[in-house]
Parts: sequence; C-alpha cells; structure tokens
Amino acid sequence: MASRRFKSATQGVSLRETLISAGLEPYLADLLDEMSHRVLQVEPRRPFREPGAARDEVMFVRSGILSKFKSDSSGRRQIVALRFPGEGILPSGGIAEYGIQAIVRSEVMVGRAEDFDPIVDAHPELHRFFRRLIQRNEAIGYEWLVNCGRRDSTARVAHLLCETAVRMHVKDAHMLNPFTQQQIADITGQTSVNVNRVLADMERQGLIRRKGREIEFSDWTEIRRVASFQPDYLAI
Amino acid sequence: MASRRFKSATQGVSLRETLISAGLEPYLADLLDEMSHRVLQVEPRRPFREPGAARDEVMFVRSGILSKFKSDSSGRRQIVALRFPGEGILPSGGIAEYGIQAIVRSEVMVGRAEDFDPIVDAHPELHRFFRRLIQRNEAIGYEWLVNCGRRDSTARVAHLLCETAVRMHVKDAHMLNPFTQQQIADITGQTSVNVNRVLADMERQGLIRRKGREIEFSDWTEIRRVASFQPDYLAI
DNA sequence: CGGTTGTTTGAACTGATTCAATCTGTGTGG
DNA sequence: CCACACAGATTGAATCAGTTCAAACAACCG
Repeated sequence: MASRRFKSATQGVSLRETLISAGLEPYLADLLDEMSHRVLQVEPRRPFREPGAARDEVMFVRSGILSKFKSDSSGRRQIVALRFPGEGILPSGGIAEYGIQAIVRSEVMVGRAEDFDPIVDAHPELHRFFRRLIQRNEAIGYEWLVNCGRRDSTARVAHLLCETAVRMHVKDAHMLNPFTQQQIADITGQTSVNVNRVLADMERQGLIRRKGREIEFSDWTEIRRVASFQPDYLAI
Repeated sequence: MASRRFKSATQGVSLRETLISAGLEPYLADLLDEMSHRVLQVEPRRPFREPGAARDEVMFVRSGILSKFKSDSSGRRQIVALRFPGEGILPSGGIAEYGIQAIVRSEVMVGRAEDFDPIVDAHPELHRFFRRLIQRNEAIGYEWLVNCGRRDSTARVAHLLCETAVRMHVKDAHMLNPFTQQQIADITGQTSVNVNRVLADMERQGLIRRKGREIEFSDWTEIRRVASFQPDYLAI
C-alpha cells in the first residue's frame, strides 16, 4: 500500500531504524541516534532553508520527501535532488548554494554539524557509509542530467515516475504520486503545462492510469522502455 | 597563459603536488603519493573505461581533462562530469554506470581501491578531504542540472565556458578552449549544429573572440551575466 | 595526396513554451 | 450547508528555440 508511506503521522519511525534500513550497522546507527537533535514538521512548498544559508546541519528524512532546489537568474526553479525517508543531507561547510523545501509534509530530524562530525570521524565505517550514500546521490544526479539533457519530455516524466516508484519501494504498481505537476516540471526542466500534456498522453497510450494523485503503472515493462529506465544506478 | 595547461608532456607534476594544490596537507599527500600506482596517457575521444566496467580504481588527473559520460537508450551521449588536473575519480564499489573518456590528451594516475581505501580509513582527515571534494562535485552537478533544465542554449554554452575558465585557473581572459563543439553539445544537452550557431552568435554579440580553439572573453562581466554564472559553487 | 575529424551554413520541421482562459477539488468561515 | 477563496489541473492557439538532414568547407596528419 503506497498510502502507508504518507502517514507522516507515523511518529514511531526512529532515526536508528531509518539508518539501519539504509544499510547501516545497528551499533553505528545507535551512535547517531543518540546524537542530540530535534524533529521538525516541514510543510510542503513553503520556505524551509533558503539558498545561501549556512549549511551546518545534518538532516535525515523520517517521512515525506525533501527537495534541494536552485533557481536561475530569471527565477525559474530547478529541483536538483530529492531525499526520501532514510536519506539525508550532510553538512557541507560554509554556505549551501541550494535551498531546501519539502515536496509533501515531512518529518525531518535535524542535528548540528559540530555534534555529527566528531562521531563520524571516530568511526571509519561511518565515513565509508556516508561516502557510499553520497556516491549513490551522485549516480542519481548523473541520471538526472541524462534525463534533462538527452531525453524527450515523455521519457523524462516517465523516468521520474519510475525512479520515484523504486525509491518509495512501491510493490504493487500502485503509487500515490507525491508530486504536483509543477514539481514534476521543476525536476524535469519543463513547464507544468507540458507535463500535464505528457501525463495525459501517457494515460492515452496505456502506460499509466490516473485517479487524482493515484497513479497505476498499467504496463511497467513498457514504461521502463519508454523512460529507458535502468534501475541499477539506485542499487549502489 | 592557458596553453601551459595543455603541455601534457609536463611529466614533472606529481600526484603529491596536485593534491596539495587541491588543498590537502603535505604529509597526507605524501601518503597517497607513495601508494602504488601507474601513470597512463589517455587519448581523447577513444574508449578508456566503458560504462558497466568494475570501478575498483582511484584516478587522479595530472594533466588534461577527463569526462564521465552516460548514453540514453538511443545512444545519444551526455557528459555528466569533468575532472581537471588535481581532481580525481574515487572507487565506488561494484560497477560504474558511467564511462570515462578524455576530453584532451591526458595523464592519469591510476591506483587500486584495495590500496587506497586502507590509507584513507586510517586518516579521518583524508576522509574529510575527499568528502569535501565529492561535495564540490555534487555542487557542480547541481549547477549543470540548472544549466540543462532551465537555461537557454546560449546561457548553457556561456556557463560552461565560464566554469571551465575558472576550473582551469585562467587569469587573463584568454583560454585555449579544450572542447570540440560536439563535446560542448554533449555537456550542455544540445546538438553540435546548435552549439556552432550559439558560438557564432556570442562572437557577433561581442561576448567572445575566437581564433581557432583560442577563446578570448571580450566582456567577462557581460558573459557572466548572460550565463548567470555565480562561481561560488566552485569555491567549496 | 587522401583520409579523418571538426566546423560552418541552409532549409524544413517539430517539440515545447507562452499566455490566457477555464475547470475541478478542497478547505474555510459565515 | 452554502458561498467563497485558492491551489492545482486542463485546454487552445500562436510562437519560437532547437533539431534534423544534408552538404560544403577547413585543418591536420601520416
């Protein structure tokens, strides 16, 4: 059931569990879990962290989805990365060029870099763990570049939907699409008008069925082909 | 003089020096420098590492430029990252989705992950150093996404030229452009035909002057404005 | 000299944008 | 329960940026 993923009221999910499910050894997850932090509720599409703000925080998504975004000079917004539950945003030293907003209402655990760094420094395993996470994000970024640079608008939207389904661990071809059409446009480098047309086309072609925000992948093999979606890059 | 950067015959540049100039403490650079490795001459636009090959190597660029690339299903190539002298490609465990090719004739130092990892593990400072490098690459990737997703073709090419000038430490507004128009197209997600027109336009507008591969930035302030190029993201 | 690689140009075409209007669903307060 | 506001989705028509295809030209190199 995809809807389970949107019970952002599931207060029960601890940082410990989300990290373990991301592949971290339990004893190391404990270390981070015991780090002092607070849990914030983040409302979608409201300012959360603006571009240019100091980025001396560690964040982990407990539920919901966070986005990193940048804007070009004329204010057109581009979403450059997403963070699903269990994923995080590490401190980068200095200021961050990107802003952060929630895609849907999200629960985010926020700690301070000065608490986080010493813990990681003391455990090479943690360093390796986070390096792997960062490299996965890097791989996703590369795939997004191929998306924006080389695929047509249908493939771009299809690819995003496929990637999202995998990252949300959708099992039964039914997904509650978390994005507005404007957000899909901001991720795939298009206009919301065109995204609307693309989605309508995809439905007409029998790739998906829509009921409100609910999306059913009617033909997973075919949509993967259209999107040229090879999920290996997510498996790192 | 930009041309100095293309004397790939400058055998004298050691890994040690390139790492120190990238900000690493000398004693740590020594550790990596002493690691067993070989130096390869890589010819431009020939297969070097294919997508899907095991990525159990560390590479550092001594001279020249390396590119990481992916291709979409119909074979259209997208360059997703560049590595200038002093920059490197770290082992990612498992196989890499991207291929590697040189942009120009390059000297690359190649070591084995199994030699590299223990050294880094033994020194948290090295971990932090490489984390910072990776985060810089991440920031560059984000900027490229904005480029491909939100800027028009002139701004995209202008932005790439600005970024390249900064990363090559060009000082006097003269740069030996290292890219073919096809490569610019592969980076900015266009066709070489259009890149050609864009470059001609930029020259007509007085943004640049060209003499063969030599490019002169006639109006650095204006080209930065056109490109909406804010170099902060490179300074991490 | 012939072969190869890269650059330049033209003409026709098309995918996506822009602008503007309308429609739909949801939540809020009277 | 209705009226209203608001955010998001949908549609149409005109326009344009960038692609495609094809051909010519230039530079380099053994």
